Amino acid sequence: MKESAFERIYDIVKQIPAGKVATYGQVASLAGNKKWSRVVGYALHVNPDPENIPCYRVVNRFGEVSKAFAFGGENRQIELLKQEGVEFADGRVDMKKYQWNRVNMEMLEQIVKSEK
DNA sequence: CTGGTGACCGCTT
DNA sequence: AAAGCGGCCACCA
Repeated sequence: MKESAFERIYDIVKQIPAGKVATYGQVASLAGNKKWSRVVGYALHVNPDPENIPCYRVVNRFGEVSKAFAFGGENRQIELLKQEGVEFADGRVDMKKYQWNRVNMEMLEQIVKSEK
């Protein structure tokens, strides 16, 4: 059972519900290591199943979509998210409201802090 | 075969 | 407090 890092990353991205967005670091952290943020980007770059892998729901920690994404236009991604009810402000998403598992992440952080 | 890079983030000094 | 650098995975030349 040696699932490649990509498999894990894809699994996480697939779990992102509609109307929510996740950050690369978040996905990486959930996948196993926070340093995989880069790997996440590459993983979505190959994006073998764009239909099952909503890469457009993944944004950087600034809440902005990557330029290189452009699988049909940067605005395309923004529009798709808008369709799901995600509010965009100056091309940025309100992470405080739309970041997936944002609260859970904070809780996890608290736990890690406590363990330390 | 080796080196470098990429849709990034976090840690260290 | 701010700035800089490293790091993991997979693919390309």
